This record gives sequence, C-alpha cells and structure tokens, in this order.
Amino acid sequence: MLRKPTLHDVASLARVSTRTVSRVVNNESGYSADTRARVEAAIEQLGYRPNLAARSLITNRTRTIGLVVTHLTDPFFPELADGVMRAARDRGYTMFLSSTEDHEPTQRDVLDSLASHGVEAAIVFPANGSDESLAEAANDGMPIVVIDHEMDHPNIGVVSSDIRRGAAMAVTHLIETGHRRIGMVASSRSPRSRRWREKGYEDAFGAAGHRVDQTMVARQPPTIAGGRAATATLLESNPDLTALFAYNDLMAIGAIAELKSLGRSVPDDVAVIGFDDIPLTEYVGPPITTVRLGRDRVGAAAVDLAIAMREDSEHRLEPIVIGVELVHRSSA
Amino acid sequence: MLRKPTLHDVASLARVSTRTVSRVVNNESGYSADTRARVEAAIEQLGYRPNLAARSLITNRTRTIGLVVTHLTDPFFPELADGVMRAARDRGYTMFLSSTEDHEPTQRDVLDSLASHGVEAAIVFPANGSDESLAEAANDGMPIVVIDHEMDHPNIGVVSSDIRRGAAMAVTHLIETGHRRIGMVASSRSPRSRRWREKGYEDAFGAAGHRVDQTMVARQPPTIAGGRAATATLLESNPDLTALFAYNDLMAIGAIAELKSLGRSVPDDVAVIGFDDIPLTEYVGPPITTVRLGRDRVGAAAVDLAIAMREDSEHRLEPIVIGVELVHRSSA
DNA sequence: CCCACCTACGTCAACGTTGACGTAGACAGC
DNA sequence: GCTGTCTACGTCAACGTTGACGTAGGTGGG
Repeated sequence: MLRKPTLHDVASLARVSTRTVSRVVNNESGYSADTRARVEAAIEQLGYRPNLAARSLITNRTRTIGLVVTHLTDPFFPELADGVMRAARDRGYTMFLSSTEDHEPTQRDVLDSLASHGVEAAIVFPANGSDESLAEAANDGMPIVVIDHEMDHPNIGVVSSDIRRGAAMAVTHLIETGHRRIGMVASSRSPRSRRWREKGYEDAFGAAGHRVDQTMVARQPPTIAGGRAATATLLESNPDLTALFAYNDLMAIGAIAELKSLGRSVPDDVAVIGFDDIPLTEYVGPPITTVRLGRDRVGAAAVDLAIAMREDSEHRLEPIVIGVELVHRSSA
Repeated sequence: MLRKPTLHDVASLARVSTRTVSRVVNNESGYSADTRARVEAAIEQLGYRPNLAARSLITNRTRTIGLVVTHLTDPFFPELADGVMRAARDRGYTMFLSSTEDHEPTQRDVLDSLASHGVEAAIVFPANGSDESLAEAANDGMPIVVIDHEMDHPNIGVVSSDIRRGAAMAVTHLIETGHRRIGMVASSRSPRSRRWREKGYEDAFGAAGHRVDQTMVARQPPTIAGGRAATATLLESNPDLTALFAYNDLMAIGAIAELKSLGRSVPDDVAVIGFDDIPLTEYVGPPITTVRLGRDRVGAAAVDLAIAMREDSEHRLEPIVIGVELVHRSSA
C-alpha cells in the first residue's frame, strides 16, 4: 500500500513551501489566487488529507468527543447516540462510542482510553456508583457531561430530562380525566434520592389537593415481567384502582399484559401511562400513552455544553433541563 | 487546567531519560527493576497517560476503527454496534461511530473524516448506491469490511449473515409443519440481485419438490404498514393461504395485525414467520417465530477481518458467512 | 590481562503539522 | 530616492513519542 501523501508531497508538486500549503488547507490568508489554485490542484491530484494526529499534536485539539453509555442495547440509547452524533458532526466533531456494561472499573478504563485518545470531552451516562471515578477523570482535565444524573463538580456538566415534571404531567392528565385511584408501577432499582417519577406522582396529587396512598405504589425491576408483577400486587391490595402510572414503557407493557389476562380492558377499566416513548410503544396494542423525553435533544444539548466547557473553562455550569412531552395515544 | 504530563515530566521526576520511560511504558526490555519501580512511581504520581496522537505519528497505528451505519435507529443496529465495540475493545481498539442517513455523499464525508483521523479500518453497512465511493476509499488504502453486501475489491472484505439459508430454514419449517400455500411478504426496496430471502423461499420449495407461485409474493416497503398492505394484497388474491414468510419482523408484525383485523387467528388460521429477531418480537403478542442473525457475531467477525486485513495486506479475502438460527416462538 | 559480549541506559532524528518570526519585493508618500 | 508598509511567501522549531544507534561499565573466557 502506498504511503499517504503529506504536506511535503503537495508542497513539492505545487512548488511552494509546506507552510503555504498549510495556509491554503486551513483557509488562512497570505497567498495569491494563482498559488491557491496550484496547491488545490496538487491536493486533488494526490488525494491529500491532513493528518489529524499531527495537527492535534501541536494545536492540542482533536475534534473528537466520546459518548459513554451503560448498555448499547438499552432502548433509549439509539436516540441519544443519534442526537450526539448529529450534533457532533454539525460542529465538526467525530464521536467515539463505548459502553461500560454498567460496571465502574470498565467505565474507568473507557474514560482512560478516551483521555489517551485526546477526546476534547466525554458525554457519560454513568455506571452505577461511579461518581468518584467520574470526578477523578474530570480532575484530570477532561470536561465531562453526565446525562440524567446529579453531580456537583467544577468540570462536570449536567443535562437531564425533566423527569419529575413529565411524571407530574402524566399523573395530572389521569386526575383531570377523572381518575382518583391511581397506582404507581415503580422501579425497585432506583435509589431513594432519585425517584423523580415518584416525586412527580406526588407533585400531581399535591397540586390537585389529594393525598398519596403509599399502598398504591409497587416496586419491581423495570422490565416487562416486573410490570406484570407490580400490577398483580397492586390489584390485589387495591382492586378498585382505575389507572396506573408506570416507571417506563416496558413496565407499562407488562402492566397492560397483566390487566388483559385478568380480564380488565385498557383503557376502559384501567388507564395506563408509560414513560420514555421507546419505539416499541408505537407497535404494541393498544398504543401506549407515554412521556417522551426527547433523548436526541438531550444528546445535542450535551454536545453543546461539552464543547462550551472545553472552549471556555469558565463556562457557567448550570444544569440543563430538557423539556418533556406527554404523548397521547390510546392507553389513557 | 494544568498541562498534561508527558514522558519528559515522568523522565525528570524519575531521573532517567524519556527513552527509558518509553521502554517501561511499552514493556520493552533494557532497564533494571529499580528503574522500573522509579518510573512507575513517577507515572502514578503524575497521572501520566501516553499521548496516542504522538505515538501514532511515528508508529503509524492509531488502534481505532470506524463503524459506519445507515441509521442509528435501525432496529438491528445496537446489536451490531455492541458486537463491534466489544470485539474492538478486546483487541485494544477504540471505536468511532457514524451514521450516513443512507446518503452516499454523507458516507463519503464520513469515510473521509475517518481516514483523516487515521482509523486502521472501517466497518461499513453501506448506503444505497455507494459501491463506487467505497471502492475509492479502499483504493486510498483504508481496509474496509462491508456487512451484508457483495463487493469484489482487493481491499474490501465481506461479512454477512446467511440470509438465504435462514429464509430457506423458515420456509422449510412451514412446509414440514404441513403448509403448502405459503405467501411471501417481500420488500419493495431490495434490488433484484439481492433478494436473498426470496431465493431462500424458492430454495425451500425446490428442496421439497414444490413450485413457487409468483402470485404469492407481494412487495411493499419493509415497515409495519408495508406488512399490513402486502398481507391484504395476498389475502385478496390467495384467500386460501395458510402461512406467511415476512421479509423482516416489522413486516411480520404488520402481517399479524392485518390478519387479526380480518378475523384470522395466528398461528391457527395463518402461521407467520419473521426475520431478524429484533427485541420487539419478544413483546408483541403472539411472540413471533423468526430468524435470528446474530448481529453481534457479525460485528465481532467484521472486527477480526478488518484487523487481519490491516495487519497483513495479503490477507485472503474470503467472504465470511455467519450462521443463522430459527427461533421457535408461537406465531408458527 | 585483554577482548568480546551483554546490560542498561542515553542521544538524536523523525513522524506531519502549525506557531512564531523573518524577508524579498512591490508600492506609496514625501 | 529614501522610508515605511504591505503582500506573499519561506524558515525554523516545537508538539510527544519511538526507531536507530551509540556507549559506559560490568562480566566471563581464554
């Protein structure tokens, strides 16, 4: 395989110095129209492409960012990755992608590797219990933006969806359509301090002047099976409930399956609202009313914040909250 | 933010030359145990990490590969990306990810950018009509592996799923369970030469000594709506059909929806087999019998091939075919 | 005791690019 | 015609690392 052409090859073909070729390549000034034409012809003829490694060695910029998620197969992930990728590309950046398997040591290795590759920033959906290693990476000088996670660190930005408000919107909708006995199909995997959906659920009750009945909250793992189980539990203790608000769409699907198998129709006997708007929900019957988080906008905002942090280390680190939207379909 | 420590910083702290530090970092030989200990202590103390850009400038290796797909939100994509990412990481590589929106000029830009970043190889799910620009990129010296696509080029490898055999397996299963009138819900978007599922469908009929009836093939876009439409068409011309083989799971979902709305039960009145085993199919009722392609294995094989091509340009370019599997669920 | 050889380093240049700076020639103003 | 300024370049060093090669000091054999 032939060696890749360099500035020198272009320079000697165009009979100018490498510095002049560099000027043309970077659209600087200081050369005649004729010179520019000769250089461009030489570039075209040789198929020259700048070597970004060499460039970055002296400019200290790589124009790359890293996206780090827990599982590539999480349903919300493609939308996030798509948002990050497009925003990055629009701004002239290229994206590295890695997953951590929700494993802190792996996340540490991944961030290390990204740092070695010189990414200008990392956007991280953090692995469980990785706050400390995130802070360390940030201390080493890499701007980090975390998604849907609280962090207080001078070099870590935060972008999240307004989950609490989304939950409140969902439950308020149920209340406004006449429901009073509204169960919550909750996740057993959320740490107490981050139960935003529960808080939104309580907000909605509070705003309507009602009280939350804690026997109407059932916790299970956030899966379809968990949704079925939680629903079964709730119906046993509260057979009179007329609506369910689920932690995510998977649990909502499980809830609907359980309701159906118990002979209750959705939404006539029991209304169900999910969360996340994963593509799945458009296809299962009945289409599920849900809360859309706009993960692509989260991704784009994260890129903007990451680049701003990188270019101006004094950048003000207000957490950015992306609005959510209640998607009315037929399950509620 | 503090400047990142370099070999020089480590060297002066450990009171050796940069060359010796480099030897330690790269596990070469030629230093005493005592020196190694001092160097490692200095590395630890400073938090030194090698600058891969500088290293790659002289070694000509970046330990990065690019994955280029059409749409990040295609349902099979996360599995492929996961396979590529894990395999890459296992081999010490880091992955760039880009999408082309199935747009040839975008793909060209993406490959250009990856080349500038010095990726050692690209794994590409090609955009429509991009054979020529792929060949150009390969001519420029970048090893390329294409997924599920035929290419004959000395620097382009091919990894594909055995789609034709998977289709034959599916249809053979239908024939063996007594079906004779088997419709095909086909995609209108596949070019004639790449209708592997149709070929497998014909193979199965041929092997069983039956004939294909071309009025039993309906073409529509490969979506849920397309599946509904194709199924409606087929039932009109062939009301006696007892089974359907669908181009992909989305079309199978559409087919099932259409059958249900026409009062035909699945699988008792009409059996349905899909293709791809997207996660979706585990959730919609009834669970769809389908053909699993093992995209993660495709991804891993593509990485191996890409690296082999990069490390040995004489590497023999046999197309690699990944076996498929019929997943028995309840729709057939 | 000398030489060969080995170990454990160090020195220097090069990878491809850009920042800092130098300069030849044209041209304007007085 | 001298000075000053501007345009259009060129020269050189540096980014952080590794390949090629040099070498001082020790060790072992004859």
